Amino acid sequence: MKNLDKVRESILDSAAYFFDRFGYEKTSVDEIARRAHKAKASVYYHFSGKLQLFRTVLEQEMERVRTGLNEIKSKYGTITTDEVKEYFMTRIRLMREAKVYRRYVLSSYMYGRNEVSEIVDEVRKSLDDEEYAYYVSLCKAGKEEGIFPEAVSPEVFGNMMLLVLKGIEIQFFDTDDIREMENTYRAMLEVLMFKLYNNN
Amino acid sequence: MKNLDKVRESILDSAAYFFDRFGYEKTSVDEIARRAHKAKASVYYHFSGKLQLFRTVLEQEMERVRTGLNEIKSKYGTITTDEVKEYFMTRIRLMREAKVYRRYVLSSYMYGRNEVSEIVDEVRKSLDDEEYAYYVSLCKAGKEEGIFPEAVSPEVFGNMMLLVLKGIEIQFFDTDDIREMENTYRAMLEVLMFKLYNNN
DNA sequence: TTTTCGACCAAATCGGTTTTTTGGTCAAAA
DNA sequence: TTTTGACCAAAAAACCGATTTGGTCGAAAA
Repeated sequence: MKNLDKVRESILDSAAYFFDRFGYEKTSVDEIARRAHKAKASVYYHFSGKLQLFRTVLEQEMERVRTGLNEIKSKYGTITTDEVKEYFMTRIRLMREAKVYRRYVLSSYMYGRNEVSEIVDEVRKSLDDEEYAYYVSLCKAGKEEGIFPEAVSPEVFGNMMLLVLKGIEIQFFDTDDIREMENTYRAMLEVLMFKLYNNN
Repeated sequence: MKNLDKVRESILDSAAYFFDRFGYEKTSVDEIARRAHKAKASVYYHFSGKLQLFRTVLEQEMERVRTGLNEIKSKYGTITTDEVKEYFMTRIRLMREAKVYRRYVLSSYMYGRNEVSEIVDEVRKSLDDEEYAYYVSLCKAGKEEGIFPEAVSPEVFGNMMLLVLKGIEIQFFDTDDIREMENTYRAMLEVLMFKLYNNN
């Protein structure tokens, strides 16, 4: 790794450290710089500003989730019940680890849009798009196998899944009780995968 | 109606008016009293305090939702697809009209618990309990007819439904676009009522 | 050339103080 | 029985100087 990247990385680590603990507003660029053993102006040499720093930290978090989920998807060739189960359970865990994101999931609903919530939504969208595609193909595959009703449109189904999952996330965002969350997801899966569960 | 009740009602109307527009914190008992053409002390003669005023307004809102939903339930004898469809579509509309509640759905998640969010949760619980029972019996009925997988526990299903619906509510709480919300609910119903939809 | 940094600025935030408003009470009036 | 104005302690709002903040720049290292 080039030295430039090393510096960038250490600044980002420091930023993530503070954003995680104190949030965007209560973190100053100066303390981020100090923790990375740099002067504040150096941070501005590597990043265009505090907001870009924040965005990059979020992007890293979302990237980790996307990578983790794609690993599951590529592990199985076609969509199976086992895959979907593992997908959801992994999703819970990965989302939990995206701490800065979780701190700001609610921000777009709490205070009307601002620059921070704007960025949160934008970054989140990259994950949403990928998940949306996954649920659409899940629906299509389900219909081919007769597990899903023909009436439901894959696109509408995809949007519904995003909404439902995000809604659950919001309600669990400050709980550390992961068990209840898993139960909810399991119940959803059972209803979703009706036929497969019933044929056991 | 007794005159006493009339006064109470006009005070409650005034309180609802302000709570709806400015929320609990930004409404003063004095302005509530003025709008009801009473002195502040009169409000305290009829109600034990600002919080009880707030609670009563919320209770009225929830009562309207419960009544509306019970009308649907009693219109149909047994649980049918048509009933559930109408139940959900009515639910969207009724919830939308519970404005003060909607303003505070998020409060328990935003700021940690406080006296206001405590009351919101408490009052909401009366509706939750009734809905929970409905979804439990929906699940049982569904299992008897073979529409629902045997694997899913009615109690877990009931909790899941409450979570999912509340999650959706939260995300739509400041949108006036009712169409997208209806689409989401419709998609949910289609997946939920799989067999019935497929046998059409 | 590439990277770091001290000095600097306008704007926002902070801490402490005073002023106003607020939720709630009470004795007297209606 | 119901209403009210006067009253109080506490909370909130308004105020204001001092500090901190995000961001820039030109010079010094490397």
